[in-house]
Amino acid sequence: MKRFMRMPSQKSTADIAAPNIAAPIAASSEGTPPAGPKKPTRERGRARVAALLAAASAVFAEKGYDAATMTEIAAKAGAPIGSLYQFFPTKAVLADALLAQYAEALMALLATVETRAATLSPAELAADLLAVLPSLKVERAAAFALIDARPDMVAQQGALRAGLRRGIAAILRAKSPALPPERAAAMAVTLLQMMKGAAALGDEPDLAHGREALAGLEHAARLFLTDALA
Amino acid sequence: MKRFMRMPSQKSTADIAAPNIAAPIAASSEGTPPAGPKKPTRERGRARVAALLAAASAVFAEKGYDAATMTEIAAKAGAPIGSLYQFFPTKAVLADALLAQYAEALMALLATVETRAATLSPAELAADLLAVLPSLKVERAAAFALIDARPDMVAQQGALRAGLRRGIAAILRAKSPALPPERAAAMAVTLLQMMKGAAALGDEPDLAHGREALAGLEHAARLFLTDALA
Amino acid sequence: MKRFMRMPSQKSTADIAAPNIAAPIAASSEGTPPAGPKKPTRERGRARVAALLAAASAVFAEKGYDAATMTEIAAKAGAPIGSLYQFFPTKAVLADALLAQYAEALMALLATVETRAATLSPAELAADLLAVLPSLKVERAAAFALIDARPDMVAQQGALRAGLRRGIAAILRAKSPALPPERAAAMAVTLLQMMKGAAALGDEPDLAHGREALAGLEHAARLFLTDALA
Amino acid sequence: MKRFMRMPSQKSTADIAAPNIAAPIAASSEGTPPAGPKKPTRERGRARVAALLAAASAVFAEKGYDAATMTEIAAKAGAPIGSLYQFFPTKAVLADALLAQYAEALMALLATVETRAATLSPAELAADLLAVLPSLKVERAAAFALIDARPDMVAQQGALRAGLRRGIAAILRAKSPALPPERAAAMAVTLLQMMKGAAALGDEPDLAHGREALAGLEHAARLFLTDALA
DNA sequence: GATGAATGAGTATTCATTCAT
DNA sequence: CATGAATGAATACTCATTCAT
Repeated sequence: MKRFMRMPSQKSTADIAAPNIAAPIAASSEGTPPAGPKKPTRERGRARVAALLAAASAVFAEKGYDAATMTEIAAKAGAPIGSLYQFFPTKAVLADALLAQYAEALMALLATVETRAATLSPAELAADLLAVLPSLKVERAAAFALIDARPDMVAQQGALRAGLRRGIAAILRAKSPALPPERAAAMAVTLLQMMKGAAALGDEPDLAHGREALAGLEHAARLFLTDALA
Repeated sequence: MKRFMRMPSQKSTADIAAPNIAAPIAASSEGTPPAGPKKPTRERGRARVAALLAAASAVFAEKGYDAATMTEIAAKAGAPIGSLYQFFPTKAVLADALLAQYAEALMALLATVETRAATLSPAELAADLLAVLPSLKVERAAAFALIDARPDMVAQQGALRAGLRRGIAAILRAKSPALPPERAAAMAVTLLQMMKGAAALGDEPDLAHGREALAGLEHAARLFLTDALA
Repeated sequence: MKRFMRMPSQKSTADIAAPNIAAPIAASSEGTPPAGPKKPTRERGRARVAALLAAASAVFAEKGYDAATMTEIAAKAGAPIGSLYQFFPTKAVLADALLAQYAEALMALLATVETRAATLSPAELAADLLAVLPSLKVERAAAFALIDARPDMVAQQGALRAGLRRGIAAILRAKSPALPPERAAAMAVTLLQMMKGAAALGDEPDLAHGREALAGLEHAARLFLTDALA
Repeated sequence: MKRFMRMPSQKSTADIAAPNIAAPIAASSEGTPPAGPKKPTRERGRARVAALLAAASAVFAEKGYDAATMTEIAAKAGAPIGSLYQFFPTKAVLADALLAQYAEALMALLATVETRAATLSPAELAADLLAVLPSLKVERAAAFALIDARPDMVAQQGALRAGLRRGIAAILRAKSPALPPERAAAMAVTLLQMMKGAAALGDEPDLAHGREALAGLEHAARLFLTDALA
């Protein structure tokens, strides 16, 4: 439920640079007011930010965006609430930072797949791709919690997806340089959905036919890749 | 004063009845007190309940479970807040009812596919299946918002998924009676993920290569089905 | 906590006549609006009113004035809520009626003591008086719940006490006709407090030295009476 | 979001310390979550807590537990509602604190009587005892309002009474060391009732024969004490 | 700066009372 | 008349955010 907004004093925008692939995952949400997290000046600050983000990730994943309280997050990070607000002037900013961090991590994973792409068989490529999302379990849970609870975050979500698609398309072209960019883009969209399916399966560890189902998904992906890259 | 434990005879809002699939998608939630939604007695009530559910669906879909306020839902339905509480003694109960309604609708759709299954080609079956989830756009959005925001709703979510899987498996066996139940179950899990992917694509209407991607997904599903049912 | 008052439509005032001693226990509370209970026309109505009052007594005694709900009271009496409002247009009126009923019962008890007074020894009189209040356990609990929870009921409470004092004084003069009225009145006030003490002890059945304490109270009352009536 | 279980070290607000009587009037109430009132850290807080308790006492006394609203209490104390909740996480906790404070004050008063007991005549002792309760008028009114309106507070009430009885018994033994403990305990129960009677009389200042009645009660108490301690 | 106490708008839920059926 | 569904003001409690220390 929306809470009173004490009109945060309009800080700067996101600064957490993304390494290299890292698409320019858009910045914030609501209009303009609260912006990006303040970059920690020293080593100590950097560690604290990491702890805060980790705590936030865990709490958001466990309770969802709304039910998570800034106080609990700070407590879990062993940091005073004032400190949390020092780096993340708003709950929304914190959520944004988390999403950005998640995006970065994903892009990094895709980047490694990209470098290997040329040497992989379609089957191996399918397996590698489907393994990307499930590898960041908690972060993904947190990211999903954020995405689903914050309507104003759809932009963020879109940026994230766009980045992923670009990354996947890049991989496809690395594997088959001849593939028309348009075609690669379309295939990336399809594959991303299958990757999400794999991740979803990974979230249900004790699912009846989970393992076979995952194999089935990989099988479908392989068939799809083989058929398309042929 | 504590509310009376109404012990509703819980006949499930379900009446649309799904042929033979219709899993009894559990209802539950917390302890005991606020149980199921009160069934409207008079005609006027029935209409009001429908309006309330529709409003709730829209608001949950738009803002998410937590951010949605009972007041807004009631207002959107043109009903006084007391009226909303007359039928849904708790926000959680309202959410449950919505989920149950969604589950019902889905099962009904799957049931119709099941009756036609035997006469469909693998390609047609793939297309029909992938068309199920996207058809209930708003309801699905609301359902997902609920599922992701309420930790105590995981059970609900599980029941819903289980029902869907059962329905899909039934369809597969209707199509290929020789298919081993275990195999059908595993395939259902895989297919459900692809169906969710199709739904996700449907939610992004202005997506760059959305159409091709959907075709790609259908293609993959067809390959998968053909290969497996062969 | 105060609730919205839908401005009850100004009915008539109390009618439940008090037999004979029954002091004119003042009528209602707040200004003037809701007044007395409607006298039941027929036998059926009389029974229903009795059931409602009994239910109200039990519920008020158990939960206190505020926590008791009109709905629960009606339910406990097996009567529809509308029926409850037929006889008691307001929760306050219901409370008033209960208090009046309690007063009546007490006055009746005192009246019987009065008729015997002349033939009793001081010790017997002490015992009889101290036995009055404890005899109406549930009713007293309800009455106290009402008195303590409704500031606007202080008047009612005062009237009740005044009636009791008058009754006790009458008893004293019946026993010792020579006793100056003023003296009897003052003694009545003292004795009433001791009677309340006895009732309080009766409410703590498993109190350590309850029996001895009650005996002590009777002893004190006897000493007091003997000393004063000498 | 659920409040943290603050597990306060519950040192009891008590500091006024009663000589040797001071019963540890338990605190309790429901399950666990909202435990004791948070002890103010800074000087400012200490003053605010005092103001809040005073306001609560006044409001509870005037309207009773249920009718009193947290908002009104905070307003009367000139404090924002959030501040009230900072120290008393629950209305029940606030009530408990008030009761504990009242118990403390009473025990302190009894303690002073105890130290003088040996030097007092029965008549003086009777007068001193009957003067204890009437001296804390508002606090007592509040305490009674709480006791009578909260079913879950019966325990609290019991503890309070037990403490008082112990205190009175201690006084009796201080006066007459030869008195058997059991006898003292029983007498304490009797005397407590008479003390309550005196307090009740004190609450009706303009009562017709109040003064004589109080004298009568003291007389009865004196007779009782003389007779028993002889 | 760092800290954590203070602030108050916002939310779910209740229930006395009415009045259409 | 009798009934019980409908109504909406009122209340306890939460928590993002600020700012005095």
